[in-house]
Amino acid sequence: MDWNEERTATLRKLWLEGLSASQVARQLGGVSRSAVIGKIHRLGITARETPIRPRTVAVRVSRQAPRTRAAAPAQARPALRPQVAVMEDLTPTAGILDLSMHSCRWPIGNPDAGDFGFCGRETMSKRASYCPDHTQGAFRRFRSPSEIDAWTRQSLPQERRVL
DNA sequence: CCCTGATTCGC
DNA sequence: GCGAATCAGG
Repeated sequence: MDWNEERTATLRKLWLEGLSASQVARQLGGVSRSAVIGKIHRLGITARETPIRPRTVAVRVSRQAPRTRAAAPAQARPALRPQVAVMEDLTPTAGILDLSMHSCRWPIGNPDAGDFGFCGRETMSKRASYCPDHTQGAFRRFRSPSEIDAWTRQSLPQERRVL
């Protein structure tokens, strides 16, 4: 796989649109995330107008004395949020009648709130239940709702994010 | 463990 | 120029 003009243009476009290096690599196919990062550096387009998140500057701060913290009352356990609430931060693109044989069936929204639907994006194969992004989360073990929340917010391309 | 971009360096 | 390996983070 070489960086011909077409692939380079696609890379430039997707990267400047704000997709992450791994998302660009998946989109292009045949290249790794490292290859994409290497290329964007050589092209000198490393900075984007709409970064996924603000530049974080790595500042090594010497370790301070460990914070001592009074033990929290054992009873103060926050209730876990139900998963339907956790997944509300994306807009569904498909209702149940819109689903085709290769639509992502990842549920989005809350049935009781009337905004329930499905991701609806293309699956890779006809029989797959989810699009590539949601496949990653569907078969992963999550330890807590906040983990699902974090994954939901960062795993999908920016333009579909509502928050 | 999932992920992010940055850097290095043998090819 | 290329990108795997590594680093340094979230």
